[in-house]
Amino acid sequence: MARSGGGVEGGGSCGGLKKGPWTQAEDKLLVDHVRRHGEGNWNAVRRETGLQRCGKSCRLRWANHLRPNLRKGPFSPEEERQILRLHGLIGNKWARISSHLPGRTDNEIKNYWNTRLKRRQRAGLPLYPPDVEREIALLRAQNVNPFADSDGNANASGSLPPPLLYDASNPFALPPTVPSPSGSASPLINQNYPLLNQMQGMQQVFHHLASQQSPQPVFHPHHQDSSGAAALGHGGFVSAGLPPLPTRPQAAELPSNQFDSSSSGSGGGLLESLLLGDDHLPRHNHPSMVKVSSMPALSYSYSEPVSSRLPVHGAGSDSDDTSHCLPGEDMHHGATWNFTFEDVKPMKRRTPSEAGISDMFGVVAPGPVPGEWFGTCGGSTAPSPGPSSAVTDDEFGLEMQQFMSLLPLSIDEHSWNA
DNA sequence: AACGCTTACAACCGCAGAAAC
DNA sequence: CGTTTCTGCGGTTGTAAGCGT
Repeated sequence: MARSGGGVEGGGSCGGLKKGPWTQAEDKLLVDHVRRHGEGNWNAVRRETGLQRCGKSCRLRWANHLRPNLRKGPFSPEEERQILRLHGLIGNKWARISSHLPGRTDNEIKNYWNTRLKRRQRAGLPLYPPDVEREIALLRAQNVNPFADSDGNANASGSLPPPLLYDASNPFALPPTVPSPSGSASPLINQNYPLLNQMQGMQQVFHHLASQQSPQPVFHPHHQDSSGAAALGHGGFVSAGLPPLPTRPQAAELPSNQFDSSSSGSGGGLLESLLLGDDHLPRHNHPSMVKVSSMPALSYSYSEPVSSRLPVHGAGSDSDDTSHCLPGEDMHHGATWNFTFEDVKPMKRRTPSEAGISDMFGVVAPGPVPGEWFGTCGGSTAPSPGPSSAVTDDEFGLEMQQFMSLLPLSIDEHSWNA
């Protein structure tokens, strides 16, 4: 794990600073700094604490390991499903995906995906289980690329998406007119809340399915000619006449490991903007798990907020080398947590290491959940992600998930996990 | 027990965009 | 308005643990 022996070395943007695994003493310095000054200004950490780490490294360490609200342990089946679905929709947008999984980091999800991808590729298995493929296909089948011209070609000019307006007071608000996605006329879309449009379209698909009682088409994105729309169109119930999902100019590239390159055109358009949409918001408003998407009950010992301001702790209250830090206040939620440190070397693997870090915050780690692709526990054992501070896409996702659970299983799905 | 392979994970790197100056 | 700094993201790599032989 020690990429450079844990020693000081030059080169790179962190030249002259220490690299490699973090020690708990370093962690303590960093946590203390964040407690005092909040997140951000990472380059100041070294100046103010003497920690021989570059700001980048500090940010990463905090984000991935030290901050409260982190959720460690195996992914639950529901989390796996969410990862697959989101990846199918937006590709390797790990930060975006992680924002939909409270307490999970982009790095964690990325590692999960890469490992899983390797395994499945080696086994010659498809990347997505059929039901997720179907979800993706359905969503894509309802996709409309606002950048495409009448021929469905990506419109290079004026390729900037319209700004997504978000009314925080009414996140579910719809504009006055939301035409039927399956209408004969060119379907307009609710650009503010694209997922709602997807959901509406999916409901219509579902109603159609229920009335047809027809076998379910199976979406195989790895086949040359099976874009979601095409595959479903072959099934005869959706997206007839839909243009191929066009390529979003410049940003259209889907990760090479998402779909076969032959279906690369399916990456652009509305669905991507769906989950990329909040890029139009300032970065600071992103639902970073600490800053916005709070779940204080999940992660660390929580007390009622004392103040909404950044905590300023008493002088010298915790600046010594004792292994126990005074309680700190969550600068983002006003909650408090407890830090405990042990002056030991960093441990190698997750179990002891993460346990140690979790102990710093009094974390109650969720129980391990089995799961290669949702497992078989029916989802009921999935630990709750905890309350969300705001209505987010997570809730859309949940609704979508619940809706998709109504869809009948395809034939090969029954044996998917066999 | 030794070895090799796979998996899981931490951490680094380069790049790009935003913010500050 | 150009430059610098900061921040965040995605890709990649290195290493220890796990596991089978």
